[in-house]
Amino acid sequence: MPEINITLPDGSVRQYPRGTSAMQVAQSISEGLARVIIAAKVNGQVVETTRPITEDATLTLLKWDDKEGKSTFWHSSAHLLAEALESLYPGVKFGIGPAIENGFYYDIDLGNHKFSSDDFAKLENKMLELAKQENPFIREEISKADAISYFTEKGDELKLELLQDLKDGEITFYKQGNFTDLCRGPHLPHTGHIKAVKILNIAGAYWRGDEKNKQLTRIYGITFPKKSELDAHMQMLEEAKKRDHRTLGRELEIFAFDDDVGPGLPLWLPKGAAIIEILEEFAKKTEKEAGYVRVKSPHIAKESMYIKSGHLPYYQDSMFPPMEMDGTKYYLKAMNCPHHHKIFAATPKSYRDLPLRLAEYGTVYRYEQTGELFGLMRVRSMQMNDAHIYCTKAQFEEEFRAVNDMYLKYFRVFGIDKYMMRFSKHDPRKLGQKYINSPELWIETENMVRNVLIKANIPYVEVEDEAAFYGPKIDIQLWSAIGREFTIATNQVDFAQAERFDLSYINEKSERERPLILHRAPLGTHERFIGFLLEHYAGKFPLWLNPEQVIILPISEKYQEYSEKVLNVLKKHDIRALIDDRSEKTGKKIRDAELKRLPLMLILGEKEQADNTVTVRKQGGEDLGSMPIEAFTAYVKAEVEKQMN
RNA sequence: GCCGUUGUAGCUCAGGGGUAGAGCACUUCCUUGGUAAGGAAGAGGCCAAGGGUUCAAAUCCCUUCAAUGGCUCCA
Repeated sequence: MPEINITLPDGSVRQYPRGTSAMQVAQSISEGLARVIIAAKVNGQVVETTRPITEDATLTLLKWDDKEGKSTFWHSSAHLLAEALESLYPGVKFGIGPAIENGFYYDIDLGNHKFSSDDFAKLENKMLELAKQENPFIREEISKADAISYFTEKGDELKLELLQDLKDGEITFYKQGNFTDLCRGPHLPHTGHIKAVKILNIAGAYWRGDEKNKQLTRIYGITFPKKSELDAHMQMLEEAKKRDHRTLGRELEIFAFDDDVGPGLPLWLPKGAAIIEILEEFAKKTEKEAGYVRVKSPHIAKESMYIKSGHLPYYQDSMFPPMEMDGTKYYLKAMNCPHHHKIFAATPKSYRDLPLRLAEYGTVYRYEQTGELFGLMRVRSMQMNDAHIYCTKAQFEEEFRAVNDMYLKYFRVFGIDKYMMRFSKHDPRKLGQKYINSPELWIETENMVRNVLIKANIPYVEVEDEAAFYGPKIDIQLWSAIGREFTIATNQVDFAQAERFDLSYINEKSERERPLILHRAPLGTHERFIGFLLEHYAGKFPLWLNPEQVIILPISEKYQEYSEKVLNVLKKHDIRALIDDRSEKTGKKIRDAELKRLPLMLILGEKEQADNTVTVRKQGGEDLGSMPIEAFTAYVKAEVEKQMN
């Protein structure tokens, strides 16, 4: 029998008969290995362990710990879920059932059956029962005609619809126990690997993601090869909930919502407002250094401006309905751009005025759909770190890069190391509908943006059909510590509105010329950014940003007077401090200060009073010992300075 | 907007057809205590709102509002 060479990840090469499977290779190494492998990567392609290998190949045996291993495990679990559902609810129809980042789901049409969270346990038990049977996943290549007749007989029109898009010759079925599914695989060797099952939740989901289609029932679940791993995962979810910005925002008294104020309209409590002011001060300083000038604009504008800007036909549904006065409609502003364009137009401009960078922490209102509201992440009123840069084509690249540099500075200050720039482009098929109909300008500006990104060596991904209607944009994706993804900031090119507002400047040859416009908001909105920071820092705002930097903890009421003296010194140095003067023990006061995530605690008693010193405890327990008050204020200032640069 | 779930004290939650409960927080008193919870007492709720069923509704049903998990959307 002809032999093939199998190269393993450590570089070793072994000979096997042609048609050997990954499982057989694993068995030849050790039985223990064979028991835990989930799938195999053959020449870069993930396949099931039973697939015969017919040519020389590099082979990686995938276990639970491998990303692809988990994905295979969960995809197979989706099939197990389907098998359990079919056994409990005969006649149920199946859409798609993929693995996701944490678990899997299956979209199903239950027909007349009812399924609710009360049935989760029943479903979990059924899945475990089927898993125990250790049914192998069997792959079968099938002709399109046979596949169609199988699902026609079964009456599953969802699968039939999926089949329409598949080519004859590349269709496979996977079968385990009594369940057969259309699937390209790969799958586990058998269902017995699945030892722990949790149905997480149930949701409606439009068939193929289109809201015009029928809504199916989506069942989310997660499975593990060990019960202990499931327990650990559930515990992790609990921990994540404690880091949720909504939980922290309430605990730390940062923001609140109120039914009478309205959904999506956050109230900033004193500490939240303090954070906002610190952020603004920081942003304003940074922008001033970068040559921005500040402007102010009203919160409403006449309908005519939004018709001129072109926003109305595209975004009317996302704006609050107009108010009418003296026969004229006024809208709450949903974006600052048109106002800034009007500010540009208010005085004549020469090329000597460019680049002109107009900045404003503008408040805007957007009528987000009720179901889209989410804590501080999706709200209806927001304050945006907005600015518009008007420049010549020749200046564009430099300006765009300067904006990117500002982003990178912010990331450093806030300790953000996981980010991705998403370069959003137009979709040529939607010109004139979703996008301004200027095909050449789209290509030209998209190339300019790409060039900057490449030259600056910034990691990015390109996505189609995500641009703003007036030009391409870059969105900055961040991930909070609990893994939630945020689109925080945006950086957009605008080649359309200068035309619409008839904005121009006089160039060196005394000719009128249109400026290019850059929209940018590195810190996004206060709402979303502070929501992100809450999760990012787990509520532990760093010293420079914390609304309460220092708490003074007198050991007893006897040291109240000395505490006030220290407080006054701190205040003179613009250090944000307060005294915990309750008649509680020091241990209690420290505990409460820790729960409030205060960065520095000053413990003051007899010794400190006598020596005119303070004893410093850092958040988390680190003891900095005693020092004179002046040494402490110098320490705070140095820390703040260090953190902000 | 759509599908599912949930609304009980400031927070976290228990209870459940016969006019409300715990812990924490809060107030007062005692205590004056040196690095993550000292003690006692007190105050707090039309059980989201509206309607219905019932002798009786916080509890069952309907509607609305809000939150929440998703879907769709996100200038």
